[in-house]
Amino acid sequence: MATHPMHGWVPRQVTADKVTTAMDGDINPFTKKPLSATYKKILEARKKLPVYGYMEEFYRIFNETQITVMVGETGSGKTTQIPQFVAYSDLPHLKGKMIACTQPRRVAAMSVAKRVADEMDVELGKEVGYSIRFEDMTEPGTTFLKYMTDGMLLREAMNDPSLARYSTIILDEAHERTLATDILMGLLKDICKNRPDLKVIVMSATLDAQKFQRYFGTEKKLAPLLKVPGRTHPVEVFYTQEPEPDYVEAAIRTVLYIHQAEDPGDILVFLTGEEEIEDACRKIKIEADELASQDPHVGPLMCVPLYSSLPPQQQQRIFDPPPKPRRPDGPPGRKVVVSTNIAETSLTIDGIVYVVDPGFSKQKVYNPRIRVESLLVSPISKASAAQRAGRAGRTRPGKCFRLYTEKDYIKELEEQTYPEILRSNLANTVLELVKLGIHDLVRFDYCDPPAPETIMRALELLNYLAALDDDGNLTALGSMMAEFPLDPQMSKLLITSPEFECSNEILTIVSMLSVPNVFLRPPNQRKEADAAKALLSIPEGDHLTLMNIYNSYKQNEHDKNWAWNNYLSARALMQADNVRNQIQRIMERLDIDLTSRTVTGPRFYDNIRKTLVCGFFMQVAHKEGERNAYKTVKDNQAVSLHPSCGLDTNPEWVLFNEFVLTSKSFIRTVTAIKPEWLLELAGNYYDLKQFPAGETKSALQRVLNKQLGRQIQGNGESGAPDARKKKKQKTDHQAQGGYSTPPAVQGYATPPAGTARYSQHRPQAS
DNA sequence: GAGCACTGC
Repeated sequence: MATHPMHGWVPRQVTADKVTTAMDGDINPFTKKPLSATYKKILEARKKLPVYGYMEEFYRIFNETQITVMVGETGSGKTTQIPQFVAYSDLPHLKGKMIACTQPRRVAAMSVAKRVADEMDVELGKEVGYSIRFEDMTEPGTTFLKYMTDGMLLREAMNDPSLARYSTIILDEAHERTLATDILMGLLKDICKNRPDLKVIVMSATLDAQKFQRYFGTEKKLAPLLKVPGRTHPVEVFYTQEPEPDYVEAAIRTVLYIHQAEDPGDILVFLTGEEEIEDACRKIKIEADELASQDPHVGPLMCVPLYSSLPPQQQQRIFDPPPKPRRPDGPPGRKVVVSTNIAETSLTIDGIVYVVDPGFSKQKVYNPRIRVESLLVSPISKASAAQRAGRAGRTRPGKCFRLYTEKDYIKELEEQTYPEILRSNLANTVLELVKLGIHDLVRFDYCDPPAPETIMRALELLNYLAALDDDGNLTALGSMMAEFPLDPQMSKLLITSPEFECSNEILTIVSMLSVPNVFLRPPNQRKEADAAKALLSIPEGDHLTLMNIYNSYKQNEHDKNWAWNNYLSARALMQADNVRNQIQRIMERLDIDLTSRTVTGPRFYDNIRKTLVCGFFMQVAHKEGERNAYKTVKDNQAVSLHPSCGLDTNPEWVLFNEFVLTSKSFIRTVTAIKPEWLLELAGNYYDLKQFPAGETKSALQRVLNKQLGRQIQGNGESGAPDARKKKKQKTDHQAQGGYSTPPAVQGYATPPAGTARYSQHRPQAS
């Protein structure tokens, strides 16, 4: 019998020599099966990757240190090769541990896992697998190299806080600074202190590695860095002489210039959103056709839009070949892709030689003062500009036209895009962290600490939802809420819903709220689309309409065209079904009853609407003034019902799912509610003693007075008893958490102290 | 009376 290729190897003391020999052998050291011809062919290609030449340096650093930072430009091969290098060092197949490599996106986790399984000559899902939401392609006990989304690893950490099943964790694309990667960095830094056997590699594409080196290093010493060059073609960058007042117009002009004056090669234009892109495509097409008809030296041009809400079939058009010349000897055709940021990271288009970069993108911003996330067209960062330019050099040398001056580039653009953690509502993240056992959220070791006010807002919300007690400890309810991959308001609804006998319905609504907009509205069929929507609408509220749509969809599942005929997105409805199944499984695991009332009609809807109040009592608006003028409760923001809203009247009180800031402040997905429910089900938030003066308070006061008046009339007493007093008993959801640490918000303002600030959600006996 | 940049659990 031949000697095992890894005979005598000591984990983490292997050398590049030994590994290379093993790779060149005839036996797969991990499966002991003979290596195939395909393996050997792929191996030759692997050896040409830049990272392959750095194997020795990699092992020198990796064997000696716990946390390594690695920079590898596009095309270096780091994502596929480094995890394999680690496998030869960790020998995870012998120790029963795994190597994890995280990715910000699902498709990347899937496709890289497939590639690496081929490279290692194993079947995908066996030794090499992947794990993403809705799909676990791994085999316990067999899989030792697992590609996964960063969010998935964070979820795992909640049940296994030391991530004991892993010997090495690789955070890939760390420069993207997703929320999950940022939290994982903080956790891993901490876990490493107690787990000297765990190794961490932080991989990034930009040269901002120093930040990670400092973060993971000690006061005296930076974490070690391995730097590997990329393999791309040079891209020549041009700037405008003067700032461009209208970047869309300038982008169109630049495309037409390239088309007339530059060599063949496709063009990629970055714009900010759907409307802008469709508009630009139309204009480019008209002008290019005119040019071609006037000038015989100008070839045909096709213009393709690209953004995420485009149906997949139309997205595929970006891969179509450019148009053929009009005559056999005529000028060649050219393809123009006008895209959002999706083409910056998520999608790669081959054949792009020219990039037009106006320097803007839509970015999420969070304003903790008014608790609103919104999208804002903002200047991109230098890192983002470099990424865009790089898209021109994937197949051959290219050119990038930046529609701003070089001076503005140097002076005005930030180095890096703001990490997501600084631009998000953190309610969900804070609940996850508390569940992970992190109690001092302000002092958690973030790579970039969020504003204390953002954390405070999150704690406040979680406290009002009774997920955290007044000392910031996780309650039993909060612990359950953290099990759901949902916003805390939504998990609260699910857990509360059996008390109102409508958990099946709430489960549907929550699922529909968790997927992209289901309503289609083609520009030339708006009336038809609106009419179709009206037929499915329920006048009491958009939440109920969503439920009705899902139910109709399921009833008509046999009819493939049902969604299309009703101007609904079949893709979104399928996603909702998928999410619903996942959430239902979690509810079953947590023993949350799945119930429905047998009676239907308005009374039934009342229960659903009441349940909605239990989660969304902080997202309520009151009509003030005529027609469509509302003010949000407590914050007193002036808002209007979004035109997509299906309510047939303007009710005095509404609950909303979303605050959108576009041309105006709108509230979207709205359901009518009764003020009595607010007082009854969310008494602590609607404690009028704590309420800011204003019309909302007066209106609530009138309701309260009326209730009290009725009570006085009813029992003939003179003293006015507090109508809400009898509701002070805590429900079983509000059990105490098991922690006894100091308040999480030490040193920062906490929400106004009252008695226990729980929302009370016992339905009134009727 | 108008919009979903992009991800992720």
